[in-house]
Formats: sequence, C-alpha cells, structure tokens
Amino acid sequence: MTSTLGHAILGLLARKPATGYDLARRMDRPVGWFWTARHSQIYPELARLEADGLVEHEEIDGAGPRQSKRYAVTAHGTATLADWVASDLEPQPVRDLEVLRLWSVWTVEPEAARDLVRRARDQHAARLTAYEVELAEASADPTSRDPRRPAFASRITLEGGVRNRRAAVEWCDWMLGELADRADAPPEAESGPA
Amino acid sequence: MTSTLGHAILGLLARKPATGYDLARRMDRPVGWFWTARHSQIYPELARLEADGLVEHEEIDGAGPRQSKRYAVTAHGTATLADWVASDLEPQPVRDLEVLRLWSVWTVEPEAARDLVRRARDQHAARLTAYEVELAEASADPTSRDPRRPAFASRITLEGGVRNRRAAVEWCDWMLGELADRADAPPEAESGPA
DNA sequence: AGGCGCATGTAAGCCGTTACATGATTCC
DNA sequence: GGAATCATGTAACGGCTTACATGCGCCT
Repeated sequence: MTSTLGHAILGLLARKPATGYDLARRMDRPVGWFWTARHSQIYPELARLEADGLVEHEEIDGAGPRQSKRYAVTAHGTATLADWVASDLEPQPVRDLEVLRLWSVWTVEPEAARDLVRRARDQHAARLTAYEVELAEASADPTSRDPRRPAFASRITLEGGVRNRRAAVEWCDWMLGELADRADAPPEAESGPA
Repeated sequence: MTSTLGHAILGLLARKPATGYDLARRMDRPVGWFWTARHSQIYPELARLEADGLVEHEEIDGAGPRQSKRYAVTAHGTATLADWVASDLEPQPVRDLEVLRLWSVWTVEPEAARDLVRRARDQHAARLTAYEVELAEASADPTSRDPRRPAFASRITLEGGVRNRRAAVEWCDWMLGELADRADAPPEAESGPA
C-alpha cells in the first residue's frame, strides 16, 4: 500500500529525523544516487505517511521564518520499512537511456559514435570518483562493519556503485576499441595490400 | 519534441518494419532489456510519429482477422533518430529499487539480509546467462563487426549487459562475505576469548 | 535593493500501467 | 467448446516533473 517513495522517505527518516525541506536536499546526495524526488512530491507523501501512522511530526522554529515540521518515524513506520526490505520484490524492468541510444548507434558515423562513447565514459568516471570519495568516508566509520548500523548499508551500497561504474568505464574503453578506425574509409572495391 | 518512447520505436522500425503488435512483443526481448512499453502506449505513439511524418504505414492482411498496419520509418524519421543518438543528453537520474532497499538493509536481521542478497544474486545470474546466450548469437553474425550495421549495436549493448551483470553478481558475493556470521550472536557483555 | 537560502505548499500536465473492449483464427 | 494468439484501440488512474505561489532573514 505504501509507495516506493514512501519507503524511501521512511528509510531517510529512520536514519535521522528531518523536515520536508531537509528530505528534498538529502534526496540529492547520498540517497539521490539511486532514488530522487522533488519537494512537490515529498510534502504530500509525508502527509500520507502521517495519516497512516508511519511518521509523526513536531513543530520547530528553524532557520526559516515559518514554523517547520520535523518528522520522525514511529515504531509502526520502522516495522513497515523492515517488512518492505525483507519482502519479495519482483525485479523492476530496466530503463536505461544511454543503452537505448547506443542500441541505435549504427545510424550515425563511427566518428560521432566515438564522441558519444567518450562523453559517456567521462560521466561514468566522474560518478566513480564521487562514489570512491564517499566510500572512503563511509569506511572510516567503525560502525560501518556492523550489519545493524546505517553506516554498514551506506558502505555496501556505495561499494556497489563503485563496482558498477568501474564496469561501465571499462565497457566504454572496450567500445572505443571496437570503434577504432581500422576501416572507417569508404568502401573501395578491392584495395588491400594483397 | 519527440519523446524517448518515440525514439525507441524509431530505433526498432529502422531495423525492421513492424506492426504495433510486433513492436509490443519486441519491446520485451531484446530492446526490452533496457526499455519497455505496453501496446496501450505504442499505438497512440505510432499515430503521433505518423502525424509528424517520421513513420508511415501500409495496410496488410496478416495472420489476424483484422487489417493490420505495417509501419516503416521515413527518411525524415531516420534523420531524427540519428540526430537524437548523436545529441548531448544529460545523464538521467538513476532509479534503482534494489539499491534503495539495500540502503535500508540495516533495519533487518543479518540472516534476512543474506537471504535478500542471495535472491538478488540469483536474478542477476539469470540475466547474465540470458545476455551471454544472446551475445554469442550476435557475435556469430559477421556484420556485427561493422559499426554501421544494427548487429554491431546489438553486440556492444549486450556486451555492456554482460559486464554489468557480472559486476552485480560479484558485488552480491562480496556482500555475502561482509554479512558472514562472524558475530551475529546477540551482544553479550564481555564474552570473547580474553 | 536584490538575490539566495530556508520553508511549505498547490496545480497542470506528461508518461506509464492496469484494465476495459472487440473479434477472428488456430490449436487442444 | 475453450484457450491462446493475432490485432487494435480507449479509459482510468498513479507517479513524477515543471511551474506557480508566498514570505522572512541574511549577505552583498
């Protein structure tokens, strides 16, 4: 019944209580590496979670002028989150724009293709570096060895990100090899150094 | 102006003309590995593409009782597709349910976590096998070496899938190691061999 | 005086899914 | 006779994005 976004928010709040505004920022980094949401989606979802008794709020006066609401998970919320984590979710269909594009790469000149792959490689490499930095920070925390601590989960998800992006960079390098200009030349009838 | 789905359909039709029904099936395998759509989305999109002059159809009487429409890309459609492929798309935000879930894995018992990771590993391994089979078939086609042929694009995207899933399986194995039951035991005050 | 950050919400619209609707042919 | 496959569409609804709306305090 609770949506995926709801579980994402519960996951954030289970680590640390926050206002809707805070959540919107945290939905960038670090959770945003694999799930994102705008504030326009977060505020109504918080109301729904509260109606279901999964979170509760207290009014605080924060830095802003207006009263803010700091949300925290209830016991019921934690239980719901844990159930969802352990549940049998069927694999989601993949939606990858980069691969979809590559699948039609035969429609463009090899030179344009190389350009494309080089740009993709750069983006993956940048992401890889960002993950590596965060992973180093996460690993420094001694609690990141304990499977019942949030830092553990952060560490293993980041490790996944690193491995994933590393594979992507290697794949791009491999593709550049496959696209190397051996025979870009227009098809000439029997050339070759016979 | 043309949507992502529109480009996905153009990519399919550029390889081979097809009916809406065909497209719906092909949106499973092989394109469906990285982009999917239901027929209810495909039929209206075909109408839109035709209105924009990117595809055209001829009536045929196929196996079914009703007249079918076989669609093919126009020259304008091919050009539009090529432009999109070479264009500078900004990286899409990742949305990964499996990782989102893992990020909250500290809320469950290590044993449940191991179970979860084992199931994920199995799914990745199954996908990996499927990719490897298709890659072997694709590589057998001699045109898969020519960057201007569809088979080339199929081969390199499949190679990406294989590398990606291989990394995922290895990551799962690594996580199982991290979750190994060294110290699952409930926290007893000063136990340990001195 | 103007812009940025804090802070919370609503509204319009697109994209995608599930379900509804129809109907002939072929296989069991 | 009934189920599966071929074949095309529409309708209702949910999730997500973009844009609209408001307003105080701080920094330049």
